[in-house]
Parts: sequence; C-alpha cells; structure tokens
Amino acid sequence: MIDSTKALVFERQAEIAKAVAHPLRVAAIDFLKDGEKCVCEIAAYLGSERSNVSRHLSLMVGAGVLRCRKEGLKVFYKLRTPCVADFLSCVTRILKQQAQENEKLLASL
Amino acid sequence: MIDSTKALVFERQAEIAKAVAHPLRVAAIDFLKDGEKCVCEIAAYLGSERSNVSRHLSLMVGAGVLRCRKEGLKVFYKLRTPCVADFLSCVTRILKQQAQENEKLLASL
DNA sequence: TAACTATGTGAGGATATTATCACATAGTTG
DNA sequence: CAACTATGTGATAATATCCTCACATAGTTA
Repeated sequence: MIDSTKALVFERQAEIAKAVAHPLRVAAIDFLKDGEKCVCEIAAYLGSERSNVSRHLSLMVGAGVLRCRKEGLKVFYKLRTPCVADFLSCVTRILKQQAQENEKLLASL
Repeated sequence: MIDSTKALVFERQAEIAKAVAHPLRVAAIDFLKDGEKCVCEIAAYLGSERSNVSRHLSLMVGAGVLRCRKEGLKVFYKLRTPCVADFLSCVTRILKQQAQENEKLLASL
C-alpha cells in the first residue's frame, strides 16, 4: 500500500502533469523554451483569446511550472526551470516510440 | 502562429500528459516501473476499487502509455516504453527545484 | 484628465473526468 | 455444470475544466 508521504508526492506530480496536459499549454511551454515572452506574443502564437491564454498561463504559474514578471504594461512569462522543457522532450520520445511501433505494425500487413 | 502539423503534435503531447495527470495513475506508473503487474496487485497497491483501477489502466493503454497482456484470468499491465518512467523523473526534478526555491525563500525570512 | 493598451477576473454554460454501484464476461476449478 | 475469481463496462451523479463575453484594473501616452 501507498504510505501518506508517497501519496502526497504522487499528488504533486499529478498536479504538475495536469498543468501541462492541454494542447494550448503544451504549445505555450514549447514557445517559452527560447526565453520569456509577454502574454500578447503568446496569445498571438497560440491563436487564442487573450483572456483564455491569461488563464492558462496563471494556472501554470500556480502549479509552479512558469514564473512571471511585470514590466510596464506587459507581463512576461518564462519557464520556472529548464526541466519543464526536458519533461516535454520525454513526452516527445514516447510519441516517437509509439509512431515507430505503428510503423512496424503497418509494415507487417 | 502554430501550423496544423505542430498543432497535431501538441495535441498528442497533451494527451500523453493527461494520461499521467492523476494521482492514481502516477502511482500506478511508479509501481509498474519495476515490471508488469496484474490488476489485482495494482489495485491492492493503490488501495482503490478494482473497477476504478481498471478504468484508469485502460485509459493509459488507450493513450499509448501502457500495454497489457492476458494470461488466464489475469491481465498484466506494463509500461509501453521506459520513457514513461523518465517522464516521471522529469516531473520529480521540477518538484525538487520548487522545493529548493521554497527553502531558499524560507531561509531568507 | 481622457483615451488607450495589456492583462486579469467574474459569471455562465458546455463539456469532460472521476468514483461508485451493479452487473456482465471470461476463464478456472471442484 | 455450478461456484468462484479476475476483470471490464453501463449508468449515474458529483465535480472539474474550459471557453467566451463582459467588465475591472493598472500602467501609458497624448
């Protein structure tokens, strides 16, 4: 059985995964891996409503995935740690392996 | 702006992240990193209803995170690729960095 | 100060997730 | 065949997530 300390860790891990688990948020993280960007840049890139993007971004800040900084009228967001990008590359690797397996399956038909 | 190919990738990446984004599922993946286990073992470890666990597991199979194999009465689940475990260690690293920042903050009070 | 720009937030409804209960299925064993 | 074991599934209700619209806030600039 899971002890309560482990349960807490699993819960926090799930929270972080959840903070990434949305197409717009994945895209935003991918966009931010090159450095900080303001909301309007991010929204333009994502092609989605400002208010919606703003919500997704603050959700990620809440989960500790992003960090933000105000400067004049603009608010700049960036990855809180480069690990976040690594995390996405891990997901990408999973995707690649899936694609490879599918290819093998297809070839055997 | 995001082109449609990229959008598809982001969507698939989000799907995979979502498949992990639940405390029970994180725990199951952690449990499975040592090798395949049957549903009853997993359910016992998670301390949750069989039917519920079964649903979470097949969700992960659907997302391509797990793979399953029938043997007699039992169904064994395992990680589809070791990348899945790597992915969780990435999340753990993010958690650690968060904890370190909090510690630094605390020390400065 | 008034108009403007960038961002955030409340309310709302639409949709998706989740857990639980009861039951169905499939394979095993006496 | 009957009882049993392991697993999966349908229905349902509770809850969470998401998007949109309208409006609020804060800083800028004319």
